Amino acid sequence: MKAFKNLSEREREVLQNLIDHYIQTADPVGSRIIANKYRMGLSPATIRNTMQDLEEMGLISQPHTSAGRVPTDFGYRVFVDMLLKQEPLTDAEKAKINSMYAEGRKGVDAVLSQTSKILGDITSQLGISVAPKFDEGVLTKMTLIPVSEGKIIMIITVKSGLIKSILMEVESDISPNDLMQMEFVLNERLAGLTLGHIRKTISERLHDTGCSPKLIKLFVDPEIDLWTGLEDGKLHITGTDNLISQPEFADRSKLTEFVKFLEDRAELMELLESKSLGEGIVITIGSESSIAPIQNCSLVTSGYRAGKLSGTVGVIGPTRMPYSRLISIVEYTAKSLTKALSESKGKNGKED
Amino acid sequence: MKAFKNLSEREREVLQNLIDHYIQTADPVGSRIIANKYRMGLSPATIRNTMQDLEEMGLISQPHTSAGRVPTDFGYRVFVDMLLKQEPLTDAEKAKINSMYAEGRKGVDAVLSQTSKILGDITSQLGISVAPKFDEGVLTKMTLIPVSEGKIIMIITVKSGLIKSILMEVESDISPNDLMQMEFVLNERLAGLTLGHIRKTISERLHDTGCSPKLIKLFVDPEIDLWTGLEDGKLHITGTDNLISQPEFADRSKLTEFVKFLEDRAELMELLESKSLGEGIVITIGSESSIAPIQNCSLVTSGYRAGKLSGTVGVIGPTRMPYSRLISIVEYTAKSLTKALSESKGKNGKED
DNA sequence: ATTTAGCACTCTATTAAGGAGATTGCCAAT
DNA sequence: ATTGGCAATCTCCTTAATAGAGTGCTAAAT
Repeated sequence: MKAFKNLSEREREVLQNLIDHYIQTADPVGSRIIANKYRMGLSPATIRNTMQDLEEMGLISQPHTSAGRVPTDFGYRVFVDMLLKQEPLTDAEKAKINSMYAEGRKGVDAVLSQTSKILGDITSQLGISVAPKFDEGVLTKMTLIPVSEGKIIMIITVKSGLIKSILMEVESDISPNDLMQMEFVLNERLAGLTLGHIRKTISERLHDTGCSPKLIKLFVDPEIDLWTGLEDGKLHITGTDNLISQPEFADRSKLTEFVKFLEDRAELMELLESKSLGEGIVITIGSESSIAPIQNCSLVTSGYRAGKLSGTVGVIGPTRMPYSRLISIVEYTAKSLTKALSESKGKNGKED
Repeated sequence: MKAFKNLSEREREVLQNLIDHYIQTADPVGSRIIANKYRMGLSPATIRNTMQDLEEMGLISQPHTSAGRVPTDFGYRVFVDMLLKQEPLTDAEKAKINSMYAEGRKGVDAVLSQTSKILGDITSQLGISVAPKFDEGVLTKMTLIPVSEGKIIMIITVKSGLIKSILMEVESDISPNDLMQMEFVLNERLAGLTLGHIRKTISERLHDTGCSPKLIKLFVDPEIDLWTGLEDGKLHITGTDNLISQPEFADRSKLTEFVKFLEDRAELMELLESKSLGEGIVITIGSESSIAPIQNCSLVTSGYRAGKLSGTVGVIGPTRMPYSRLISIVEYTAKSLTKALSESKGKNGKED
C-alpha cells in the first residue's frame, strides 16, 4: 500500500463525491456514477485511475472484483478531518431541539431522556445521552436525616447545585446526638473534595473521629457499597428501530450482537466516558473503537456541562452516516443542553 | 366452524403433542410426526381425522395446503387452561433465582434489574420487571428538609418501610418556621392516605391552612408535577437478543415494530399494569392483547409484593413458548421476590 | 503527459426450471 | 372406527442461464 500523502484536488473531489453517494445509497459506487452524477467533466476511465490511487492509499476498497468502491474507515476519517463541509441546521431542527427546554420545569433525568429521543428522531440514528457524572461534583454539604427506626437519609449537595439523596440502614437506632456529630465530622473533613475523591479515600478520612462505630461502618464498609449508586450517570438510548432497518444490520447475527451490546450498557458507557473529555465534538469511526458489535458504526458525541458536572450526548449510526449534518445537530444539542442545565441549576422534580 | 366442545381424550392428546412439538421446532406439525414421535398407537390417517376436527374447532390451522398444522391463539389458550402439566424447576434454576437475594444488600432497583436479567437468562425469553407502584403506599410520614437557598427535599415514608425523596425548588427562601408548620400540616392532613389518593386530592386538602402560599403552591400547582415521578414503577427489560433471533421475528418490519414497542415502554407498562391485579400468574396469549407489535407473542406475568406495594415480573416470548416451564419459573421468581423484599424492608443503597 | 475509448474479464444478482419432499384429503378396504 | 393407498398441492432447494455492473489494461487521441 502506498503511504498516505496529501490528496490532490481531484482526489479530494472524487473521495468526497464517492462518500456522498455511498451515504445515500449504501451501494458500492462505480466510476460511471461519479463521472455522470457529479459532472466532474472527466470520463469514467479517468475517475477509475484516481480511484485506484485512492484505493492504494487505503481510503476506499472494493467488496469484490466487479463492484464499485466503498469508503474504508480510514477513508471516512480523512473525509471527516479534511473534507467536511459545515452543514447548518434548519430552523425546524433548531426549534425541535429547543422545544424541550421551553416546555416547563422538568428533572434533569427527564430532560436527558427527551434529549436522546429528539436526537434519535431528527437524525434517524440512535440518540444517546448520559447523565452528568456526580462523581466530579465538589461536595458542599452533607445532611443526615433520621426517617424511621434504623433508617437514615443522607443528602449530598454539590457545588453546581445538584443534589442527591441516599437511603442508609443501620442495625439499631442511633441517637440524634451521634448523628449530629457524624454529620459535623463528615462536613468538616469532606467538604470541598470531589465525590469521586471522597469515595476512594473515605476510609482513611474517617479515622479517630470519636463517632459511633456503627455509623462509621456505614460509610466505610465495602460490603455496603454506598457510593456506587452515585458513580454512574444514567444512560438513555433512543431510536434502536432506526438502526436495525439499515442494510448494515441485514446480517442477523450482527444485529443480535448489536442489540446485546446496547442492552448491556456497561461497555457503551465505558466507551462514551473515554471519549467525553472536552466539550467539543468527538467522532469515532468504526474500528477506531475496538468493540466488535459496532465495527460498522460510528459515534458522534459531545460533552455538555451541568454546572460543574459533565455528561455526554450524541448519536450512533452506521459508519455510512451523514457526518456533517450529525455534527451540527449534536453540537447544537450539547450547547443547548449546557445552557438549559446551567440557567436553572436544579429544577423541580423527582430527584434521582 | 364447529363450536368448541369438550375435547375427547384423543383430541386432547393430539393437541398437546402437536403443541409440544411445535414449541420445540417452530415448524408446522404433520400427522406422521405425531403418530411416530409420540407413539399414540394410531396411524397418521387417524390422527389426520382428529386434526381436522381440531381445526374445525379453531384450535389449530394450516399455514398452507400441504403443510402441517400450527396451534392458533385459541389453541394455546385451551392448552394453557386445560392441558398444562406442572413442570417443576430444576435445582439449578432455583439456585440461580435465589442467588441474587443472597449476595448482600442492594437497593430495590438493583434487585429488580437483576431479576429481569435472570429471568431473561434462564428462560431465554425477554425478562421483565416493574418496580413497585409507590402510588399504592400508605403515607406514614413526610419530612421537609431545607438544603440550600430555595431548595427543599421532601422525604416520603410509606407503611411498608419504603422511602422516597423528592427535590423541590421554591422561588425565594422560606423561613424554618414556615417549613415546620407546613410539615406539620402535611402530616396531619395526609398521613394514612395512599399516595395515589393524595395526588388526586391534595389541592382540596390544603385549603385554609395558614401556611405560606409559596409552599402550598409547590404541592398544588399542576405546572409543578411533583407527584408524577412517584407514579410509575420503573420498567426493566432484559434479553431482547433472545427474542430477535427467533423465527417469529424473521420478518424485518415485524422486528422493527417490536423493538419500537419495547423502547416506548409506555404501552408495555399499560399492558402490564392492566394484568397485574392479583398475585397469581397471568397468561396473555397473542391477540388477547390488542397490541399489534406483539400479536405473535405471549406474556407470562405475576404480581409480587414489597410490603404493601405491588409490582409485576414476568417474561415475553413468542406464543410458541414453553408455557409450563415459564409459569413455574415466573411463579417461583415472584414468590422469592416478595419474600426478599418483605424480609429486609428497605435495604441500603441508593434510593430512587 | 494526460485523458479517453474500447474491450475482455470477473463477479453478483435475478430469474427460471426442475425436482425432491412433505402433507393433506379422500376413498376404499379392513 | 381405523387404516392403507394415492393423487393433488404447495414449499423449498438446487442448478443453470442470463443480464448487468464495474474493473483494469492497452492503445489511441488530445
